[in-house]
Amino acid sequence: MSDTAPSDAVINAWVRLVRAQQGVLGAVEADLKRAGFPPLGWYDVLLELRHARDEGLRPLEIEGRLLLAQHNVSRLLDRMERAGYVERRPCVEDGRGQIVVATHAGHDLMRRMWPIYQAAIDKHVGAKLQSEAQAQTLARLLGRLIDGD
Amino acid sequence: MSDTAPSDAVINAWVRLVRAQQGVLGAVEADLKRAGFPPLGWYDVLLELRHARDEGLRPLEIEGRLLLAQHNVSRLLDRMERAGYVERRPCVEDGRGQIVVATHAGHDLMRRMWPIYQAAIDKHVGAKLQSEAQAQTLARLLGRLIDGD
DNA sequence: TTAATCTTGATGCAGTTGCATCGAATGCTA
DNA sequence: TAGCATTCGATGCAACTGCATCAAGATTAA
Repeated sequence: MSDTAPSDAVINAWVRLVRAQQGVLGAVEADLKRAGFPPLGWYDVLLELRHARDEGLRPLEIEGRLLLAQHNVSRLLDRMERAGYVERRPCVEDGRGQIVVATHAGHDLMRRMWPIYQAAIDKHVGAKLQSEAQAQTLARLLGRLIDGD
Repeated sequence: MSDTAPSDAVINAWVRLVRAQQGVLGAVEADLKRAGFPPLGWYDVLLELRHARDEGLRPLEIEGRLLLAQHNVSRLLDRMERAGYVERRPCVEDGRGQIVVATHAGHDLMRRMWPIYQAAIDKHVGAKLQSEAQAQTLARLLGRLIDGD
């Protein structure tokens, strides 16, 4: 909470962070859409659900892991359920809540998306870095920006 | 356009790029909103207009510099014009086009936003990096992701 | 137990974005 | 110069997001 003015390097990092993400994410999403797949957010949800295995996840947990607003999770699940990729089950421990699990079609979608997704990451991130070391350094520095607030 | 699978480091850089930007941008936007200011996009437009000085900019140029879709620029300018921050003038060289210039209120808004914006960048980016060198390295690596394709 | 409070998830409404299309003006080709 | 294709910016419509609010269930305290 300092009143310190950020240095030029910091401002530059900020500007490029926004631009780089905007460009790369846009390009990856475009590749997925071009291949006829739903947005990346759907993949993210399915991936979290796969990590949870059979137990499924509460919407609240999805919210926390993907940093989404509550009402957005609710509606994202609506769409995914309508498309047949997830299923909402009543939660026995908490009558207010529910358990979300991926359907077979959901797992299948994830499996079919991955090759395209993977290729897009390689094309729009991997190919633009010059070495493994650069990727590691970038990941490490970005990691510093993520936690703590 | 290789079929190479991205390395773990590349995938990690990708994931963190998305998360870091999401978190940092959200935090900066929240700081601005809390202070009663419009979204960052408005500042971006005004900043581009200031660089253009008196000549103003064509919507097409704004589109290119900010990587926005044409229809989004059109509507963003609608809102900013309605709020009195920009003005659209007919373009003498091209009857289809127009020239966008910032009004006095627009310049003033930018001036008033900068202290808050600056503090937010420092708080959410600068304070999380450990040195000037880290900021420079991060900016350089992010720069690699921006151009060329 | 009962009442007050908090948590979980859904929903109405307004604002914003994406997509397709349109009208107007320009530039190109003949 | 006439006709056709292209470019510039606007707009109708559907989808998505943010915000406020709500209902139902859980938790706490008297």
